Amino acid sequence: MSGIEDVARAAGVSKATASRALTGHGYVAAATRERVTRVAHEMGYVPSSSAASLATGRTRNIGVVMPYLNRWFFAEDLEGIQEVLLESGYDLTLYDAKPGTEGRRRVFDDFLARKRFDGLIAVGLEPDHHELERLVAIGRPVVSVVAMGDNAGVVRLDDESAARRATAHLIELGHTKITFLGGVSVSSGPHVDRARLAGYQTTMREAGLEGAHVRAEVSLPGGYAAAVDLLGDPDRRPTALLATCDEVAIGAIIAARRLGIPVPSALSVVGIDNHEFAEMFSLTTLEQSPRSQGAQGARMLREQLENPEQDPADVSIQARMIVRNSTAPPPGTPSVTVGGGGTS
Amino acid sequence: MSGIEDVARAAGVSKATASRALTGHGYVAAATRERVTRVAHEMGYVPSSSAASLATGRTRNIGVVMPYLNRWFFAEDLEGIQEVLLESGYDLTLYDAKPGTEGRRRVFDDFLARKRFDGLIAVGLEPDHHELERLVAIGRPVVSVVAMGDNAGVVRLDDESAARRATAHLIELGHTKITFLGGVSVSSGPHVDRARLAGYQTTMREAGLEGAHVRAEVSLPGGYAAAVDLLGDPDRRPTALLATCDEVAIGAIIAARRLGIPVPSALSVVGIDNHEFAEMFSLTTLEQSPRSQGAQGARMLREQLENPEQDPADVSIQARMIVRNSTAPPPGTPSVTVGGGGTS
DNA sequence: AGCCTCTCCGGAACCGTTTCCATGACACCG
DNA sequence: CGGTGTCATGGAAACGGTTCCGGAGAGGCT
Repeated sequence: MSGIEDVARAAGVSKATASRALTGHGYVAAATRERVTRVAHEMGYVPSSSAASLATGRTRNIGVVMPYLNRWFFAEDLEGIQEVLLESGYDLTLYDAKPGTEGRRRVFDDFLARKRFDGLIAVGLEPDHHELERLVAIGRPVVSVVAMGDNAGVVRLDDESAARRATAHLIELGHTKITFLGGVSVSSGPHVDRARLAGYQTTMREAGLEGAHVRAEVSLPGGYAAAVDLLGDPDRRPTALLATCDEVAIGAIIAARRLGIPVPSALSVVGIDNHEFAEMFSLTTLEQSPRSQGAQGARMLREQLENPEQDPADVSIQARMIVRNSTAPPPGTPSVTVGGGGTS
Repeated sequence: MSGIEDVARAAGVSKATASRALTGHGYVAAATRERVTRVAHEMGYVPSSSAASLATGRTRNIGVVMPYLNRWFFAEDLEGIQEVLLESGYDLTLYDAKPGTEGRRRVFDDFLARKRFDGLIAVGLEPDHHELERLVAIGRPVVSVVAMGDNAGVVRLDDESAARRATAHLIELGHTKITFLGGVSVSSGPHVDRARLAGYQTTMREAGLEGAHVRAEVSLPGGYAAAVDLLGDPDRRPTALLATCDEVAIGAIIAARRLGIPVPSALSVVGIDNHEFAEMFSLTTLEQSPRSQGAQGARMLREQLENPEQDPADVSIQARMIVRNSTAPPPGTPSVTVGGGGTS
């Protein structure tokens, strides 16, 4: 209710000084600053953010666009972002942009155009040409986490390298029949899955092995369904699975148990993510921390808002491999047991 | 860049008529309205929302406060909310308020006080006295989804009744050793778990049975850990488990499989939620749809914003029971097999 | 002493809308 | 034909801050 004018009057100063005292910009005598802030606090004064935005052109709000909210990766990412924004005093407004929906179109064409934010964080967005155009038309800094492959600042996992290392791990154990589970193809579908599939394929090729690829919806039930299908057929059944992410990998482990196939003695499984369930299933995996990626992205954006001249470098993250007990040499391998638990 | 004044000039009208034409309030000749909107569109005019908010006092933005983002229930809820807000043209700003954190304090004391929204949706918030005070001090409509037990509009599952029905289902099958998994106690911890535990306990008491309660962290790994503990001890092992939610129930099923205890022949498990994994584990459960609860809450708030006088009634939802294949008569029961699959 | 610089402060313009109020045109009715 | 009501429009005052600019006082320096 009470505006800055009331505060000014109560403190016996002008609106101008009151504003300076409260924002901390410009010269104000220490004594009057103290008095003004005290009075403001006593009156329970809260500045109107719309008025401040109108005057300054800044909103102290940042937008986050993501295609999913209910997947582990995105939820974690969002929490990471939220955390650093909270401590910086920024509000967070969320835009849901599920691929192929009318809602997504509206987000790009209507909502984002309103520019109710100082900057934008795009998580795993994969915008098409039109969408990218809208994004730059906004004229606000954009930081992208995970994928976008273009001009904006990016922080993401090196997906291809992660997949290569996971594949190499299985090959070193002696596996030759290794199937990749998830994604669509190297040329379509989300970039993440494409990169991982590509990493797998080149590593297999380099080792002189033939790769096999089974599509799966990228979710735990999706991995389960695909694995039931694959493992149920003795002809196609491999000795090892590389999954595009831990959710799919865990679905596969559950399917294997269901079918009475012991993991890891008869089937090795490795994932990518280090999902919160990974430990519970003793899943060997390559760790990435979406939470800290999100936080990193938010910090980059904050940085960019504070000194707008410099353009920041991309950050590429190398995954750490965590060997648990879902991988072992293929059945029929002599002696040499390979470690359970532990980290490398 | 271009303000409404530019549009007005280009269309040959005054700022006032331009505003009326664009907002649709007040009298404007059809011809000029058409001309103004066309010109505005050609110029790519986008109104400044801070200016509009300042003038009208409305933000076309609603706030959502929740304690977790990365749990199935909350993520689904958020998507439901997002969906209806999107179609109503409202922005959504998200406030993360994890219990017991400094961040939560700041959300209540600083962020919410800025009133950058027309209304608030609180999901599973369980505010303490101070927090509740802040909430009403905002002076904006608040709709609460799940739990708050007070003056604000509420839509939620009847948790106690759901737990009673789940317990009754197990008793009807012939179980007598039934353990409740999850939550803290009837008098502390989240209200949801307390209500469910209470429903379980009274139903057991009415049937003349002795209840048992094992604490578990409310998550899939939490359920797993607690169940490994409980089921590993033959003396304490019950013939049936009622879990406070599906995540815990599924954790328990996984634990049982791990320990070689067949479900449902040696152990029945029932949950509450109908989580996205429930079908995959053939889990008997009581369905609730957080997504539609969220949507419902958002619609209630929208309603309340449009005609502020009426205070809306609470909505209490009865859970639908879905019988799958995780429940059966206890071991040693004669004949009479009870159905797998199907819905009632 | 005179001048310059540094602080401190108030008046007023400005940010970009919406909306109140006054004015006019026009039609309709008695 | 004058009055009354409805429709259309423009001028100007909000909304609540921030910031430019100019004035005044206090030292510091030459």
